[in-house]
Formats: sequence, structure tokens, C-alpha cells
Amino acid sequence: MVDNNSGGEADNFDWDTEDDLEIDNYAISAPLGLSTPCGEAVLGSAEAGSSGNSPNSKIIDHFVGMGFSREMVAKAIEEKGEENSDLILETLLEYSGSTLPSSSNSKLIDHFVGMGFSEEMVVKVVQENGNDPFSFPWQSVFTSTTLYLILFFMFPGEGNTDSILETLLTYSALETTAPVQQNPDSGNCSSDYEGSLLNDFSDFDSFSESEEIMSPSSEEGRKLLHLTKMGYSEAEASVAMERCGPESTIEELTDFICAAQIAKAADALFPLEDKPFSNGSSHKKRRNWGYDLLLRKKKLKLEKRFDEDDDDAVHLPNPMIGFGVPNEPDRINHRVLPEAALGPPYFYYENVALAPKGVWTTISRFLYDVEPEFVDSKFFCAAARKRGYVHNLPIDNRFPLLPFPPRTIHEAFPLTRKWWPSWDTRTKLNCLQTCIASARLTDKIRKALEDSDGEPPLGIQKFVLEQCRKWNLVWVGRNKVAPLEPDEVEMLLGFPRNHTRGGGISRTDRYKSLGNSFQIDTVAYHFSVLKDKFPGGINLLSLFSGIGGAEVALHRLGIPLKNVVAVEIAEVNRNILRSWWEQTNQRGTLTDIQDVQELNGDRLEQLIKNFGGFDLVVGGSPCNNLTGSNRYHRDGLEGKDSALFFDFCRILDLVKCIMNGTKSMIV
DNA sequence: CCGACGATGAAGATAAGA
DNA sequence: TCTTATCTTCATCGTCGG
Repeated sequence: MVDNNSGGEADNFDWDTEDDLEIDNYAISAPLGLSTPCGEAVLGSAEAGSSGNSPNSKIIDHFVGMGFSREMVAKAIEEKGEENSDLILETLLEYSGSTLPSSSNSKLIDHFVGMGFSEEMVVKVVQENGNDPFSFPWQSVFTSTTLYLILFFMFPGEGNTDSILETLLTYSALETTAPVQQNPDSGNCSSDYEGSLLNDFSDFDSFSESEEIMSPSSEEGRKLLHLTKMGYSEAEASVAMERCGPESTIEELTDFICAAQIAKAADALFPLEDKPFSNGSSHKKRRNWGYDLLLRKKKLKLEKRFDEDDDDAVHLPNPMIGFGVPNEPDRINHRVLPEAALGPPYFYYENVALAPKGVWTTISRFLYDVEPEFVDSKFFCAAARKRGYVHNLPIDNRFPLLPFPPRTIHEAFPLTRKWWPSWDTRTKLNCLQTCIASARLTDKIRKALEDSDGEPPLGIQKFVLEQCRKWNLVWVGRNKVAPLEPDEVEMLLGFPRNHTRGGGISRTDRYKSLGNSFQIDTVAYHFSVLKDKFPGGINLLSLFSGIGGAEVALHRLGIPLKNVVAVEIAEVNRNILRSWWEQTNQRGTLTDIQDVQELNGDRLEQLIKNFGGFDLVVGGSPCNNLTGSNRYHRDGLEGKDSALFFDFCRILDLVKCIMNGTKSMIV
């Protein structure tokens, strides 16, 4: 029931997220309550500067000293005059929708009070959970998606994302966007109260949805009233409504307000992030990135409706050759990239092509609106592998790795030819997955075939073919099919033989690591354009590097690897890459990092300072919540693992900011 | 605890047909 | 062009034996 209310009803309004200035302006100058006593640290508007010289600067300082933002104070004085300080204070409190800050309490408490929670309740929760933003009952305020994004990007590397997600999942059934109303009488939030609040929401939403003829002004007034009733200040509500448009729902508005509050609070709560940065603008961009992301996400949510009607959704090319593959006509040699997508660095993102609807639209939007290139690796080797690649590499003058790998099953496994029945007409294998067929299945197939002399009945043929396709079985004897051996998978994917063998890895893990990897020839074809550009070698940031598909592809192209930073969670995979690195006598340096969470701005800054910047950022984030093979948790990009895509975005964005900052300092 | 094994469909794209 | 049939899918979970 609750889910019905939080179904993300989206209305059409112009959400101009590209306007960084406007976003920054809002995040910095919007009246956000008393939650950020040091808010003036980020206040840099001309308005504030000029007010310092005015006669009332003393009184401004007085209120700023109390924890109000300078801009807010200036506004209050402008409205009420500077004579009556009580009136000004009252106005300021009205703006913030809060009570007086308690100077002895932590910033954390102030912040939540500023959000509309009763101080009593906040103190209680903070005492119970400690000053840990991850322990706060955020789920009562945001939808799980919004919450995830906010926590994820505002506090990178802080806390355990798994536990956040667990909490989110637990509460997702009770999802609500209602903030707990500040209630001086009760001071706590009973379930009855929440229920009535939710009813209010459903009433309101259905009302606004059905009554389209209603005049905008009265509807706006109604929403404003609703928001203020919920504990937000009038100023917050009106700014949110202005930004979200006249048809926005209460859900959108509350999320917007809270996101803005959190974005600002993050600055105040974690001054660590406020370290002086080489370039001011890039720093500012860094700070607001999570917020910007939230806006992008919201915009997308709204646009989905249009996409459904306008058929603007990403659709797959047939044949799936992307901008072109070797030995096929219809090649595209030129494209215009959005300006924001241009390097440095080059980036390259990969994931399964057949993801749930809307996923690739999201991926593309988050990666600077670059159109994905969908390629099936069956044009490069004997196995299918339908993947989407979003990258900003040039696409002219690509060349393939030589020699060409075997392109058909018979070329790849010549010894199986004599056992291949005429009614099995496969010439290509299906996608190489992470699991293989069981011995019992191949035994069952053998027995079914042995029952008949010569040509088996059509029913048996159909069953056997079905299983062969499903499990990628090959014929290795009379009536005998078998799954591929790990070294055969290595060969098909373009890895050196025994790449994943030994060193303590189990057979199951070999299949798993290989099944999750790049097809080298495909990726190398795309990377080939870099060879002329980096004759002296390349600095590579390899996220979710797995068994080192990107590294192997570059190496096979003859592009020297100077400095490689590989981020990979699985120890067996890190060992495989390290082992390959040593076996191939690499001259460069390989840096292991276990978790993408470790890669925050400071760490990246340090790495970039050491290497002079990354030339290429590669990543294929987990697909297990996207692939059709997943029976249980095909949850899309918000799934437990596939959400790591947003880490790719985060890190890529950081790299871009830091490198541009560094560059402008040098030049 | 680890590794092997078997059971567990739905969502879309694609092909075929009307 | 629209409907229908066919095909494919970087997987997860519980159990069991060691």
C-alpha cells in the first residue's frame, strides 16, 4: 500500500540540470535552516560581500554569529528592517523552520533539527546511534533510491555501503518521502501519525493528478501549505517549487529540499572535503557532484515518461556491430561527442547490452550523454557476447588484433568436427557465462541419444539442441557433449592460455572470472586508435578490472603500460592480474586497490599527482543485477552490485575535475 | 568453511508469420 | 504494420559431502 504512494509519479517540467551555476547557487544560497553554523564558509556571493560595508553590518554579523547564513540574514533585514531584532530573529526562524540552535549540541543534531525533526527526537536517535550519519533513520525521509544516491555520493568511502543497502532493502517496503513533522507536543513519531501523513499524501497526489483543470496558483498555494505543514520553511518550499516546476509532486519537492539540505550539511559536517584545492572551480564541482547527480537522476525519471511515448529509448542495432567491426560493411567513421564528454581522459565503460529497459538510457545520461556502442563479439570470435560500450574514443582508423581468432566453432575446435551431428547447425557459441553444465546433464543427453540408432527422433534432437544452446556444449565424442574447458574459454575470449590457471584459484572461480570478463579482440579493436596517440605508453585507471581484460588488450596492441591502477574486489582476480603483469615483464608500475570506495578525491589527487594524470579510465561494472540470467535480483542499476556503476561515474568525474584543475594550474 | 552440483524463469530482443 | 513464436541471457540459492 505504501509502495503505491511512492511509485515515483513524475510530472513533466523543465528540470534544467545542466545549469551548474543555478544548482550551485541554490545549494549555497538557499535558506537551509540552522543546520550549518559554519555555512558562511561557503558563502561567496557578491551580495554578501557588499553587505559587509553597509551600516547594518554589525547586526548582520550578530545573526551570522548565531549560525544563520549571511545571505539569509540580509534577506530578513531587507524585509523587516534592522530596527527590531526580535522580528528579524523570528523571520530567520521562519525561514529555517526550526528552533534556536543549541550551541552545546553537535552540528549533526543541529542539522537534523534544521530538517524539521524535533530536537528531542534527534538527540535521542543520535545518542542511540552515535554521531554516525549512516545510522540515522533516513529511510523515514527519503525514497530508497534517493537515499542511496545521497549517502553514496555525499559520503564516499564513509561507512559500509552493504549495510546501507541492507537497511534500505529492509525499509523499502515502508518507503515514504514524508519527513517527520516537528511536533512540540508529542516530540515523537507514532506509527499512527505516519499513517495519517501517508494518507494525506495519497489524497494530495491523486488530487493533483486528476484535477488538471485546476488553476496553477491555487494548486501552488496548496502545495506550499502542505510543505509548510510538514515542517519546511516557506522559503524552502517556494524555492523547491520554483525549481521543480508547477506540476511537481510533493514527493519530488520534499526530496529536492532534503537533498539540498544534505548537500549543504555534507560540507559542514565533513570539513575534510573542504581542503584547499588546486583549482577552486573544480573543487566546487567536486563538492556538489552528488547533488548534481541526484538532479540528473531526477531529470531522467521525469524523462522516462516521454521516452515511453516518443520511443526515444535506446534500441539495439541489428546486426549488432556498433560503429563498425572488421570485415563488415556499414561502418561509421565519424561522430560528434557532447562537449562534456571530451577528454582527457579517455574513458571506456562496458556492460551487458540486454539490460532491463531504461538502464542504458540512464548509463548514457550519466556518462555525458554519449551514445552507447552495442557490439556482439560474435563478429570477432566464435562466441556471442552482446555488450554495450560507452566511450569517448575516436572511432576512425580502428584496426583489429592479428591474427584473427577463430570465427566459427569448427575453426575454434577442429577436433570436434567429426562428432558434430548434421542436425546441430550451430556455427557460433552463445555467450560464455559464469557457470557450466553439470555432468548429469551431459550424461542424460548421452543416454537419450544412445537409445536411438542413427538419426535420433526430432523430439530428442530438439531437446539436445536446446540444452546445447543453453549450456554452450560442444561435441567431443559419439553421442557425447561437454562444456568448454577453462582454457578453451580463455582462448575464445582472447586471453593467453592458462591466464587464469593455478595460483590457488578453483575451477568454479576460473569460469566465474572468465565469464565476467571482456572479449579481448572486441575491446582491443576499440582501443586500437590509442596506439598512435600514446607511443610512449599509457597511464591506465582500470576499475572493476577483473582478470585484466583492458590491460591484456592494450598489451596485445603493443601499447606500453606505464602506470596502471587496477581496482578489483576479488583477491583471486588481483592475483591473476599481478601474475600476468610479472609474466609479461611489464616495465611500468601496477598499483592494486581492493575497493572502489577507497578511491576518494584525496587518493585520486595523490595518484594523479604522481603519474601526471590518467590517459584512459576503463571499467565494466557488475552486471549481475542487469543480466537476464539472474532469476532472483534483476533489479537494474539500483541493484546491490550493479549500482557500482555510479562509482564509475563518481571516479571518472573526480579524475576529470582533478586533471583539469591540475592542468590549469600548470598552464 | 569451501567447492561442486542441481533447481530455479522472466524479460526482452529477434525472427517468423498474418 | 501488427501479432505471434522462438531464442538468448557477464546468475543465485540451498544442499551436500569433504
